[in-house]
Order: sequence, then structure tokens, then C-alpha cells
Amino acid sequence: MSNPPPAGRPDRESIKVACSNCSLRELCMPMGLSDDEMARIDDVISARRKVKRKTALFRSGEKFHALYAIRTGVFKTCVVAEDGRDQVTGFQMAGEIVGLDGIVNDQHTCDAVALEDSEVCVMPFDRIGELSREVGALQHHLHRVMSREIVREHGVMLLLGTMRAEERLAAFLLNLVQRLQARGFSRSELVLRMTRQEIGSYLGLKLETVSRTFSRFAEEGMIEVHQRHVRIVDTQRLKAILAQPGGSF
Amino acid sequence: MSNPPPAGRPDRESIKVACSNCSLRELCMPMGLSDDEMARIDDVISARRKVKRKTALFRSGEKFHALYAIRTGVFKTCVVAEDGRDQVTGFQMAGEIVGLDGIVNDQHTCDAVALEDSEVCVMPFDRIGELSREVGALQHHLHRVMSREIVREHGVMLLLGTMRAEERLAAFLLNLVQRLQARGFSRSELVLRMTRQEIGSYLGLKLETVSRTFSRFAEEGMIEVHQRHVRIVDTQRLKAILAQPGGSF
DNA sequence: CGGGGAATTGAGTCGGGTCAAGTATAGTGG
DNA sequence: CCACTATACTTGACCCGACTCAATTCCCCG
Repeated sequence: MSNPPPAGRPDRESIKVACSNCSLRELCMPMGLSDDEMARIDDVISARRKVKRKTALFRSGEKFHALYAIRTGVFKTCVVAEDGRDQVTGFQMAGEIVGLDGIVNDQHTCDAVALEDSEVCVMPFDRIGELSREVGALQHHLHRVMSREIVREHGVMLLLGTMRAEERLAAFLLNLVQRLQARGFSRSELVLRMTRQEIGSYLGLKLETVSRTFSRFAEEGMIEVHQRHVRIVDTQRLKAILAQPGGSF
Repeated sequence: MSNPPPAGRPDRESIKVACSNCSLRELCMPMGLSDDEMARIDDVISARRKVKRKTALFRSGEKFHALYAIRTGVFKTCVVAEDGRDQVTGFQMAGEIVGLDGIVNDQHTCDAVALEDSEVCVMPFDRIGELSREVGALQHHLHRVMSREIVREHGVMLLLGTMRAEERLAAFLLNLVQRLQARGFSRSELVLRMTRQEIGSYLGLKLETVSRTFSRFAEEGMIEVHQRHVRIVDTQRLKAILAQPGGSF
């Protein structure tokens, strides 16, 4: 664990990360930085951290000291009430940032759990704060990331507050596939990294309802489902579900 | 409207606002600032703006250029889907900040509508950005405000995703009265500034359900309801509703 | 190859939605 | 000041979509 890496073969855990040549740069970093600015940002990213499937990157109650940029893998974030009920608040993938919830009270208020073996960049928050005071683009970028999260959650509230089961699942699938496509994956084929239970928690449904709704979509020829493998056959019809409810107002 | 204010009696619309002696300072500003820092923040708050009941402070689609700190009154924020469905995403009162959603795309993504005649401080966002680069406390404060909003929305997602109607309304009332108490109002008496419809939208319920649930609480002697006047008679029992659902997992 | 979590499917129930009627309250204009 | 209207609220009856409980089936992994 704390042994020095064998000579000639650097320990992957401890080598310096370089945003400057990271393929996810355009996903999690501001655009149009000078070489100097980029180098200083590289300097802030202190380390990578691997997180094995089903283990937590952080848990509610832990002290907050860093934001995390996901390099590979998928996470879920979830909050739990005192009585034990829990709610998945989001699924995050490569290039997305987790940990923003911890800033208010210097303490995480949700769990971030890897759904598959994953790797993140650790970005100590005080360092980010310092640097963003000097690099305006970084400051603005951070504000945008937080604002984007607020807007995303508005969308989830709309979903949870007004949509029926079919609409929720359609919205979920379309959102997932859209984000995957932006990362170079297929726009019709996807592998769910989360269980029906977790999808249900996110969408405010029971796992049986999620399963049944998948089956109904499949029956109607809109998708093909084999366990966690989903193929979207008719994107248009899936989108049309979102516009249905009662024919506007 | 654009007439110069009569001499000797400054136009309340145009006079310089001073955070430094605002009674809401501890609600919407960072603590422990030097006089100099405070003066510079005063300088950023460009103006106040009055917003009449039922009119919008900003609307979805409008260009974003400022955050707004509420001085007096109450607002609701709501998002609307393409098909016209809308969802109230929050109710904001004195000392709270609205407009954070606009940062990502330089454009507001929700409406902020006054529920009673209100007044806000206009805080141009580029000025905030500049100043927060120099005043560390302001920078951190802004981050905390945004993070707090993210955490609040997590709570709403938990409510919408897992709670039954009674729990939702109990949580809503307890939250409202707690925030009012923090502002020096009674901890048992409150006047709702929003309709049953709006409460329902926020809680993911129909207005009839909200009304029925109020009536049930009243029947059971936990609250007294006369239209928008609510008296909380038994806070403990109201809190107990939140811990019920099935007796933990 | 066997064990166990995950997923599917069915039958029955119920909480909250829908539709509708009736009442209270706040504005508005005469 | 009062009548009139619009809007908000309450309440009842009925219905339906999602939940509950339960029984299999399907894989994935050791």
C-alpha cells in the first residue's frame, strides 16, 4: 500500500495527473486556457483514486475536503432520511463532478457509491478556491458546474412531481443514452450499470413498476430489454411519451 | 418613472443600498468582514427592485445577469416543461437568494414570481465574480449558497420520491414554520402566501389532496386551518408523521 | 454446478387522482 | 357600502395507476 513503486514502473495510484492531456478535458474543465493556467490546474489535481464496485467514494457525515471528477466508471449518489428511507439523487459518469453537496457545511450530506470499478480525480476544494481566484475561467467554470447541478435537479423535481411511470422511465432512458452518446457511445444501445431497485429509487417508483414498464415498452416494440442490456429501437416514440399526458394544459 | 427624485426626499428605487446596515445581513452575507470589504460589497449591490404580487422577477428564457437577494416578501420559483406542465421548485423568503439557475447558460431556466408585494437587492453577477476574487469570504459564501441549494433540492427529491401525502404536507409545514421562526415570526402561527394549487405543485400532489390533508390534520387536532391562516397546535405529532411510514426498513 | 441476488410476472389492494358540486373570500365597480 | 364576480377552497363519490405480496425464472459468480 505505502510501499514505493517498483523502479521503472510507476505506481498508477501516485503518479501526477495531467488535466492538460486528459481526454475528458472538455467535459470537466473550462475551455480556452493558456498553457500556464492549464499547468496550474494540473497542479491542483492532487491524485487519482480508484473506487471498487459497490464501495463508497464518500459517505454522508464524512468531512468534506475535495470535489471529485469522474474519470472512468459510474456512480450513484443517494441521500438517506433518519428513518432509513433512501433516495437516489443521481447517476454520474465520466467527466461529471460529485461532492458539491459537501461545501455548505464542510460535511458530505449524501453517499457516492461506485456502480462499477471506477476512478476519480481528487480536487482539494481549498486549492480550487485559491486557484479560481486567479484564473477567472476556472471560477466561472465552477459556478457553471454548480448551477448546472441545480438546473438538473429542477428537472428531476419536475419528473417526480408531475410524470407518470412511463414518462419517468422514458425520460430516464433518453437522458442516459444522450449522455452516453456525448461520450462516444452508441445512441441506441446501452448497458445499465444500476439495478431496477436503484432506477426505481431515482424515479420515485418501486422496482416492480420499473420492470413492468420496461416490459411494456418492449412489448410495444420501442425498446429491447435483456436484463441490463437495453436497445432503443424507436427513439421518436419514446420521446412522444413525454409529450402525452393530457395533451398540454 | 425615470423622473429625477424630488430634492430632499430621495427616490427609494434609486438610492444606494447598504448591506452594511441591512437587518438581513447575517442571512444573506458572509460573516466577519472588515469595514473595507463590507463597503466594497455595498458597492456591488447596484439597486433594489420592487416586484408586485403575481408579477415575475424573471422568467425562463430571459438573459441572466444578476442574482437577487430577497429583502421582503415571498417568491415561488417554477419550471415548466414543453408540454405546459409546471412544477414549483421552491418558495423563497427574506434573506434567500434566487437566480442561481441562470448561471450555467447565461439564461434563466425558471420563473421567479412574487406571491406578495416584495423587494429584492439586485446583485450583478459579473460584479460578484470580480469581487469574490478579491474577498475570499464572499467567494466561499457564494459557494455555500449554491451548495445549500443543491442540498435543499436533495431533500425535496427525497420528499417527492418516497413520502406519502401526509408526510409531504407535514414536512412542508415544519420547514416553513422553522424558516419563519428563524426570521423572528411565531413558531406556531403562519399565513400561507401560496395557494393550495401551488403547495400541491411543490409537493407533487393535487390541490384537492392538499386540502383534504389539511382537513385531516385539523380533525386530529394537530393544526387549525382557516383558509391561509394555519396554527400549529401539536408540533410533536406533526414531526412524528415523518418518522412513521413502515417503522423503518 | 449450485447458491443467491436480480428480474419478471401475476393477483389483489389502496392512496391519491379525477370529476363534480357547493361554499367561502377577496377584489372590483357601481 | 353593497352587490357581483372571480378565484380559492372544501368535500363527496368514484376510479385507476402504482404499490404490495408472492411465486417463479434468470443469470452471474464463486
